[in-house]
Amino acid sequence: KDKYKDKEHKHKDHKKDKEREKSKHGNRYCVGASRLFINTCFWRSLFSIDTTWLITAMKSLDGKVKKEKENGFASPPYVKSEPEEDFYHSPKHEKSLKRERDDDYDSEFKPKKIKTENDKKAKKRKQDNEDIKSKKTKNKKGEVADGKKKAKKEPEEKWKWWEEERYTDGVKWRFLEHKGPVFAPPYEPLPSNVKFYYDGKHMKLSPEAEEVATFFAKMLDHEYTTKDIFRKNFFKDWRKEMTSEEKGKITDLKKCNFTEMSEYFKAQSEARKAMTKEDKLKIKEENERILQEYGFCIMDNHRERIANFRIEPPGLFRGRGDHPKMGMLKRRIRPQDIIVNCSKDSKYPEPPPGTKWKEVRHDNKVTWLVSWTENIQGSIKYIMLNPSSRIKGEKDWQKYETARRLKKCVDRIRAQYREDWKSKEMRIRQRAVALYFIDKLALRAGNEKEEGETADTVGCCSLRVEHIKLYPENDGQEYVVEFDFLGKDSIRYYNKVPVEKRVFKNLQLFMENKEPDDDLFDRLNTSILNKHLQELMDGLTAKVFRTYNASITLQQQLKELTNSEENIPAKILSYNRANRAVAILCNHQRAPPKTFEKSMQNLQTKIDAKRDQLSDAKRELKSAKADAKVRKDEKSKKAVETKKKAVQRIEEQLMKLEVQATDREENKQIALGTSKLNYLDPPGHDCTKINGAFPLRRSTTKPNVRSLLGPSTWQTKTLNFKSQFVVLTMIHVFLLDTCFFLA
DNA sequence: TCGCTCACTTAGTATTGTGGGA
DNA sequence: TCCCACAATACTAAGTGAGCGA
Repeated sequence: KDKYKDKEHKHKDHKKDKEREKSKHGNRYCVGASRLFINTCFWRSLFSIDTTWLITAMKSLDGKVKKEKENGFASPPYVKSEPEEDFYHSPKHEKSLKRERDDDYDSEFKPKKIKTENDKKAKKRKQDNEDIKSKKTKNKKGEVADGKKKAKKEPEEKWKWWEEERYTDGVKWRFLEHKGPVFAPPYEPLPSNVKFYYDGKHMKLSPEAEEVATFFAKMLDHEYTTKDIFRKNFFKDWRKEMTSEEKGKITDLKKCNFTEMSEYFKAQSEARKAMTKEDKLKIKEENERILQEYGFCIMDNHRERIANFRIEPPGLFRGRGDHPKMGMLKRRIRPQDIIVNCSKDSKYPEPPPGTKWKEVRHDNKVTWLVSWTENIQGSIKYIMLNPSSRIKGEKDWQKYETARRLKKCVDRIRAQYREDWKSKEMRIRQRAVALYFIDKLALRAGNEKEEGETADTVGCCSLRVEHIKLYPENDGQEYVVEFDFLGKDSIRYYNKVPVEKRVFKNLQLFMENKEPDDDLFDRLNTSILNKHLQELMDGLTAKVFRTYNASITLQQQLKELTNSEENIPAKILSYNRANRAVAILCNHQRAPPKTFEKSMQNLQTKIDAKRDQLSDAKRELKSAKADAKVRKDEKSKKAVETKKKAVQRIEEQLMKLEVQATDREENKQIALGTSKLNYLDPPGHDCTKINGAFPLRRSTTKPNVRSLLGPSTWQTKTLNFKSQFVVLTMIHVFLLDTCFFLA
């Protein structure tokens, strides 16, 4: 992508005319389309999906890409144009995914020749490594810019790790070298004119106490600081940082005045925004330098991007939902807290002068480069590689392979759990009903959680009696179960679903003689469930159902919503709709954007203005018609035609704006990103880019929509729109509103 | 079997970058 | 040229599940 951007800049430098701008947009379109093509092929291979239409369309667009390349404006080199059928080099059997490489793992971790690799590949690896090392040496000599320029001029070939064999026996790498983490900048005391007041009087704080106070001041406008738990936890931890004198004086948070601090940070933020272009550029260059130095590692002869090379800065913990620990002080991480993981024979990262690492480890059975233990929950945090890396890509691939295997035996598993609903044993019935929910509703497994340590959220196995309601009859449907609970990230899951009679009866049984806060599935946990799933299929866990159902929902929706006769935008629209169905299935929600109300208001103003314009245009048309009737000449006839066209144009513009408003309103609470990234998009995460190229987003997030599209993949009902783009949208909006009204 | 740790994936929010319309 | 909206990216919290030892 960087290379692509680079070309884009060059392009702008040399050809600024409109013609070229047009070609740029065309190319963006093609790049997105090309990626869509790749993913489409993957889907075809994954679930035998019928996407011939898409492939044909993308093929034509790929041709366009090639033409654009001649203009010196090519798509990124990693966009492959592979044969459709087996583009993904997907092995025929799962076994072949695993490399049969000799496991002669040497304790020295030297990047030496790997036996099972063919000589060509091995040579290439060796060459790569030498290249990287020589580049590094150059960098040290201060020739960074040259190196970069060279890299830009000669686009490197994308490493096709998926064509290589994989490690076995849990070995993740043989050689790993990196520069360690980037620490948060040290605290800079506030200028003397920025004061803190306690009980109306100015008070100079010690640097330690002042730093923690600034964390609170920075969040003053946030809802968090109004929450009792947040304030209580913050105050408790803040007092720990105070001197005994400060502790004696500051006893009530309500009497603390952080306003000047808060104003100071706001002013700083404004100043940053108002910086000159030159200053902004300087900062950008410095960030780029840090990225080049710390943002990459060498893993098995390849330079790989690190995802999060910066250590989390100190601050106040922002737990989600009603988190009992929100507001607690997240302390500053120092080098002595850091465990570094790298090869024995690599150049170890240097700790900052005068400090030491906690430990330097050489564990090649894990993927992390750096780890530390955070102080809020005592959990371990990691620095790992970017999703584009080989190590993450392979894992992602494996995930879809497992989902593909599930497809082959899902019918048998479903038949089995249906049979188990009748079991004499309560534990088996509970297991079967839970699995039914996981499969039908894509619920998460629901591990047990330590009470009081985190927000009270649940998944399937940890559902409590209070989380469901049973209706023998509801809205004309039989055996309805109403779910209402907080899931991951305290996102509310609300759904009313008709279930099979046996499930309903079983649920009644499970709830008998129980209190609302008792476990619904008291004889089940995730460990028991996963053990059972493991017996049904190797590698099967509750999580796989979510991947599988999300994936197959996309497939079904694509199939049902698309029409080979339609134009590309309409097809892309269908693609986005299919994605929305998945987001709804997986309950991916978001908080409405902060600027939502304002942007809706702006849009409404535009609509109002357009309406006024329309009535003016209609009035003018009427008078032109009257004029033409009297004059009966060509000129006045022409005038009528012109006015007619103007009315038509304004009407179209108005409709577009109205559709946009509805669209935005519906998109208020839905989050499409997660499903595209983690469930729908095989290695490469390219689908998200398509959305970028085609910002055609229709959304459906209201509870009624869930029932419209259907919560289950294998029971999903879909809307079959066949008209053109605008009409499609209008019908869609109308139907949704009607359903919402009826609901 | 259970409790626990560790390693990883999945998730929503915040921030930054970018393109298009006024 | 500026501003707005939205996409992309960064950040980090919150899940899942394997594996280990008592």
